[in-house]
Amino acid sequence: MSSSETEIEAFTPLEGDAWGGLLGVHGRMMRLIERDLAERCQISHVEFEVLLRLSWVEGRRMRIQDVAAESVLTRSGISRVVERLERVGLVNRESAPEDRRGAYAILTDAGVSMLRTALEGHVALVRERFLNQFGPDELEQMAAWWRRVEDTRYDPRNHRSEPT
Amino acid sequence: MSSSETEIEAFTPLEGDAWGGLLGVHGRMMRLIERDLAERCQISHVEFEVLLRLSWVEGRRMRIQDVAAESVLTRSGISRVVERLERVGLVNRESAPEDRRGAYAILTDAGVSMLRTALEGHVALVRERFLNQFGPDELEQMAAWWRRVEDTRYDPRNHRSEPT
DNA sequence: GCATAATAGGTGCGTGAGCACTTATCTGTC
DNA sequence: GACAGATAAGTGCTCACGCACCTATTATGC
Repeated sequence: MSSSETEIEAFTPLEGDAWGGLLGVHGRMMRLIERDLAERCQISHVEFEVLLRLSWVEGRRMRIQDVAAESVLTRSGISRVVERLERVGLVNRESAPEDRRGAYAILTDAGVSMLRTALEGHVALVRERFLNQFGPDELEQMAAWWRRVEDTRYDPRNHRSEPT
Repeated sequence: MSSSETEIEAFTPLEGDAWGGLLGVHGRMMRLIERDLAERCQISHVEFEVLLRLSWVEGRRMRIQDVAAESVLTRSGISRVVERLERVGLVNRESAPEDRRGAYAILTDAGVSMLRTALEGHVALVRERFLNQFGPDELEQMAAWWRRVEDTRYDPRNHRSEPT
């Protein structure tokens, strides 16, 4: 019997269901969302997210770096996303007067109305396939869990040394 | 005041925290995981996942289409992933005798040992940054939630028609 | 004030993945 | 048994994105 028959260390079944389940749900939801946004609005999820974040802030304008910091993409990626959005007229770029290295991405009126259309179906989709499966107390519980994970920055004390 | 100043429909704060939190946690975890696997094993997360799934089944072999069905990638994508894994000797491809259109991806011994190395650090990472934030009962609760979402296939009854 | 370092944004290149299509094979109908 | 249609895998093309690097500007040390 070759060494390849040896058991491989892995997650416990419980861990696998919790972690693997998150990966699975995220993957399926993203497929649905990407397809929906592409069909209805010809935009990708990251593009949608940039529009959304711009809509949240005063003046509907953000420094490129701030957009990148809040996004899953790198600055390079965001630079191209903003370029694509500018090309179809959903955002404008404007050089920052207080720091001439920088630039703002600014949501246009066309961007706002596109975002409104996108959000309508998007919110319905996410509710139907995800949020509506949970009650308000469960959603609160879930949000609290994510905050707990988010607050976990690297801490050596989380490393348990092998007992001697 | 232009129409762009109108309020935009969106998730409730509670929904935003639950859904946005999931996206955020997934994004941060994936960044950590991709970096870790790339540094320690020079493989991507999807490659790792294919190796892992192969290790779970009898004979450590799967039809390409079955790998694709369980993965987040399309058949086309999986075809290339298997090709890359074959090129570095972690899997073999073998034509299926019972259906000569098909092919098996088979985990090699080198693949098993690579997977063992990859898993060691990977499990530690996911535990430290995610799983360890939850107790066993909480993990069970989370797994049940994912099952609930998974069981939700498209059902017209979930569509609430606008009240007239 | 000037030289050096740091930073914001953008770009060339390489890679990974989806879509549409091709090829080989299997299945079903007559 | 032959032929139409379905299916498994793979491929050409295109595009999105990260990395490393570039340029312009700002901050810092002396």
